Amino acid sequence: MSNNFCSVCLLKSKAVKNLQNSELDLLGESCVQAIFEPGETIFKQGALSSNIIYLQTGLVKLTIKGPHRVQIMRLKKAPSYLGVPTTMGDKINHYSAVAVERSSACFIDINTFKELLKVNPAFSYEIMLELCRNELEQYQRCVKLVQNQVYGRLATNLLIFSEEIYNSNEYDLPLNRNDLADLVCTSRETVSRLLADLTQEEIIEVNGKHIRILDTERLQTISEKG
Amino acid sequence: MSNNFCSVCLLKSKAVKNLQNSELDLLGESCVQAIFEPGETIFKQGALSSNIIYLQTGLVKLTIKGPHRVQIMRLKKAPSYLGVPTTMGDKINHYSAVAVERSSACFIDINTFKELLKVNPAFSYEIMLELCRNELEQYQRCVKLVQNQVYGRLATNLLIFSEEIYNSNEYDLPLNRNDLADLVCTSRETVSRLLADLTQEEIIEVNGKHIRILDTERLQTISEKG
DNA sequence: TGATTTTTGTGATTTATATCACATTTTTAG
DNA sequence: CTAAAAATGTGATATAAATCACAAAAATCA
Repeated sequence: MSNNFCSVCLLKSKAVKNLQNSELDLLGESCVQAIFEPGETIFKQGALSSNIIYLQTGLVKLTIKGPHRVQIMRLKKAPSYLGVPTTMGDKINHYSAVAVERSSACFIDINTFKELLKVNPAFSYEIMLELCRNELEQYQRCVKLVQNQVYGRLATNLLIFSEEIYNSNEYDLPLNRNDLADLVCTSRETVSRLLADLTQEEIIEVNGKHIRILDTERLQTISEKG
Repeated sequence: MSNNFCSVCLLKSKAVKNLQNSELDLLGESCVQAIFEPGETIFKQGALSSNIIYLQTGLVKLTIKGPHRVQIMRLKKAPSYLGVPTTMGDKINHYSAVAVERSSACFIDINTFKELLKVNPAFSYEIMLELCRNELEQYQRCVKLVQNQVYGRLATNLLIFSEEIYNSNEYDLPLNRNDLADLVCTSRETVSRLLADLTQEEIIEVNGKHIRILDTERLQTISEKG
């Protein structure tokens, strides 16, 4: 499952597109690709990390153990880098990454990664931009989480699936009600009840894991107002 | 209030210590220093930003408008960079920075900053590390905010003042009860009540804005358990 | 110094949502 | 195909904390 051909990879990140051929060869030498099935852990909170992960395809959840329960901090869709803050920092994963859909990921040795940051400012700049985007998104997400009530948070996440992940107003949820509750930061029972409410209001249609959004506008209002 | 002498500045950031003399001169040319009194805004959410801010001394709050109220995302103590994610990204501030104590800040032109990132990998690396630290801290903060109840969150913040900001178990709060509520994400009334509770339990002593922590251990337990 | 504004404290009431308990449905495994 | 396990739905109850209302204290100002 090793892959020494980053130069011919069709799923290069925006950052990697800035690399020279010699740099791509360097990357290829210390880059291993792996496939993860839904539910499989890519890396685990508390474990040591010496790799940066480039998620080529798929969808993962980033989970973090809170004082009372596990929380899904966010979903990350490919293409994206995972574990940069951890691996550049104190090397101990501060959160876990678990595949939610079948995913393909490249493990890049941290020393190679650092070398590339050093020799190629354009590469480095792109990585930095991704970190910046993450920080701002995280602030937004946190404020909504704290200030909106559950109804609004659920609406927000249903919209994220529709607009950011599946680009369709109809999709199959890749999570069960328990995971959905962890994502929305509430209880499984409340998710059930509120999905029923949204159905009753004819804002969505639910059939097991299949969701169809009937009234995007009203869902957006709920998402914003709380 | 201009300052062209970054080379002789005694409050250089860890990142800036990596700069060569010529690079320091470049920095000095596009760097302006300013003093902010408590309550004064350093930059404002929604406004355009073309500067990176290096907080030399002082303490600021980063606030963000939520769907229902203003939230204090975090306090930032000098030395620290502010506005990197914003200014590197879409240029519109996603949050405001307001001085909480008398603060001194250097405004660095974004183009100069980018130039330095490009020519000096060690500088760039330090900035990247700060972004990484921010991201991890932010995850932690968010989880606690969502999962702990108010009592625990208040305890956490009282400990942050003691351990991270003032390095003393006795200090004057730089915020009024309203701001403290915004920081803890609750209402002013609840802050009052819970401070009274902590006093009654002889865990802290409160005298207006003056706080003395009597039982750090118990406060820590409350901070962790909820 | 006294008057006005701001900040803070505290009781009463309301409410969103967690928790508990159990029934029903769906999925998995033998 | 049947049995066991897991996931889901729904009612009843409990509770943390918001909100409202107002009094008291502190800070600011003229």
